[in-house]
Amino acid sequence: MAAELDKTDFKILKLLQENGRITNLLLSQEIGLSPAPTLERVRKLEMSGYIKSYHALVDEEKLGLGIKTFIQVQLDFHKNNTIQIFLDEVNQIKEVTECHHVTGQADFLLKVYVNDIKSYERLIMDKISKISVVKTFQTMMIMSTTKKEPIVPLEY
Amino acid sequence: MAAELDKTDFKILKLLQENGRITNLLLSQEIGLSPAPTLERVRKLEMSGYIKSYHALVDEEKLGLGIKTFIQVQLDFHKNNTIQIFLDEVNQIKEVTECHHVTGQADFLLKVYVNDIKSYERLIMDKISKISVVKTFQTMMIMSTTKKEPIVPLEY
DNA sequence: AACTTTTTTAGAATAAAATTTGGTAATTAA
DNA sequence: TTAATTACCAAATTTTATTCTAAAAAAGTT
Repeated sequence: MAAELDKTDFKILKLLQENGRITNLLLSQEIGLSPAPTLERVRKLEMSGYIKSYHALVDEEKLGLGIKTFIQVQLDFHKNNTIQIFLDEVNQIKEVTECHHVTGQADFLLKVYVNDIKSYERLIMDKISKISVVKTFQTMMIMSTTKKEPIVPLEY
Repeated sequence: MAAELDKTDFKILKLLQENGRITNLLLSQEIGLSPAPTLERVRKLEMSGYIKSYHALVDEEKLGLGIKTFIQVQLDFHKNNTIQIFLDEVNQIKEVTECHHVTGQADFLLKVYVNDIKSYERLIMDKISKISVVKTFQTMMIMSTTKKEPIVPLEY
């Protein structure tokens, strides 16, 4: 397998990011190849891990997930496996959809989806603040999201 | 069009979030219906906007996007259309893949992808800090991401 | 409770797309 | 230059999506 991707591969990645359900036929026409080698390239991109997976994007608000927040978490590093303890706990909370280890005042940035304020309170009271290594946390409620590209900016 | 979704619809949403390229045949087997009504339900979910779109998820690191950050931005509200000015500028920056209007000390939280530190510096110097209404900003570099569900937590 | 209307479904037929196959041109390595 | 590898296309085959029809189920009405 060639290590490098060529322009055609980048085009494929761009198109599949934009429309994950484009047919192989259409895709082949867009990139200027016939269906067979197009499919072969897509399979290679999947096998080699450049394409990790495919997902439907749903409308969260329509589904009643009214509250979206980011939570900045600061940890208490008394124990030497503080981070692992935190991650083990956080990974079990289904409302937490993202968990990033970051630089700056906070140690972690979490993204959280809940139905309403009551659910948010329960999440904070019963789950986040119960994690032993959590020192402090600050909530950023998302009032609106004006940009959310499901697409990563690629060259070419 | 019925306003409410039933259990079968939620199952479909869950499965399509997990695998956006599942065939209609497989999907129908998973939810226990025949292909025809399954497809009809999927189309309804698409038409009514519960499903917004489909996307391939790519491996950012393999593609050379080595730097991912969140930037907290505080605005200077001297003008009365401060927010609109900010949004207009930010929407033109392709490295900014997310833009959230949030509560707390910061006004906006941005997610940014760049190739390397040099690119990051250019982004900051030439773009972010050039926006007239930006008062201050703070960077959180993402060192690692331990959880990133492309899936929204649904009931049922 | 019987009837009507509406909705949902399965199954068959058709259309479209994916996938495989075989062979050829182009590129790379020896 | 030759051999080997790779990438490609065109056509055949298989699989899947889609449409259509009619039956069943559910909901509402008299």
